[in-house]
Amino acid sequence: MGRQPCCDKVGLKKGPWTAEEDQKLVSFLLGNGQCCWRAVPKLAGLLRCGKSCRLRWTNYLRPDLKRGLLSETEEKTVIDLHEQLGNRWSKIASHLPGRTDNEIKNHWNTHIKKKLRKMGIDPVTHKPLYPAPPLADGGSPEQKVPEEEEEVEEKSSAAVESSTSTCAGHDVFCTDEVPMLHLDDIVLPPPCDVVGDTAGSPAESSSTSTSSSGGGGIDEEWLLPIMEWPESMYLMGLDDVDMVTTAAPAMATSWEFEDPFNAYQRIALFDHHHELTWA
DNA sequence: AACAGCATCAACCGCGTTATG
DNA sequence: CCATAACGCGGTTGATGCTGT
Repeated sequence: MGRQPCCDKVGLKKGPWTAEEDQKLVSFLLGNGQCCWRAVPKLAGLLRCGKSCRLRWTNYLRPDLKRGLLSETEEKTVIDLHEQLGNRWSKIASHLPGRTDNEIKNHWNTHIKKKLRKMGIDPVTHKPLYPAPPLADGGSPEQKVPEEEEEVEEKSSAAVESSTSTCAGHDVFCTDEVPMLHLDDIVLPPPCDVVGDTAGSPAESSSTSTSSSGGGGIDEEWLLPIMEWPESMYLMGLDDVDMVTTAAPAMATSWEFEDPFNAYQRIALFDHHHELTWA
């Protein structure tokens, strides 16, 4: 007996979320915490299935999420963890505070995979795609990768290089900086751990960044309010309903944007307001 | 300016796992 | 122990935006 797809129920909405739906879901979850997802849509007044609500919240609306491209460090961490864990995206995500499994999975499929292939590395096995040619024909023992291999950005090759030979003259990132955990001790690191270096440079845009670059620019400014959301707020349970309901109207006022994506701006605004109100 | 092809990512689908009666 | 329900995860899809011609 197969299970019925949860969203096939008549009247349930599918597809992109509207700002109004986001608002309802956030208000409800901030006010009541995460209980059983099955009940959430009903209680929050949404015509969605619980699964859809959970996904929307975990991948998009959670106040502790970071947005924007993965930093070089994060990318490197993902590569290393992927080598150890395979496609266990949620496990990988648990090492990168503020990042979701979906986000990492997408980033892997769209960016990292290509990068690795370009560098002649099999993204599945993390081993060289092209076996080293025999020394007999006079070629160099190092692996030779055709054509575009040359144009691989130095930073990328350095990043991957460092996964096998730690810290090979690369001052942007060194595996020593991100201690690898074993499967046995998968524990969420303190939120500030990786967050700090993410405020640096987005992976692809400012490729010239070094460890000393202060150039978060717009991204940094934009992310800051979100990253500073007190963890207690996110973890808030039913005990804190009063606090939330006090602030809820403030949040509601910041929902007036048209673009549904601006939920983040809304949350940032809410956060800002919340700091002012609750300080 | 218009079109086509490509890249990105939010959201969905379905399966495995866990919880509950 | 079994059946069922709910949750969580990973793979995939499709809408949208971007880039090149």
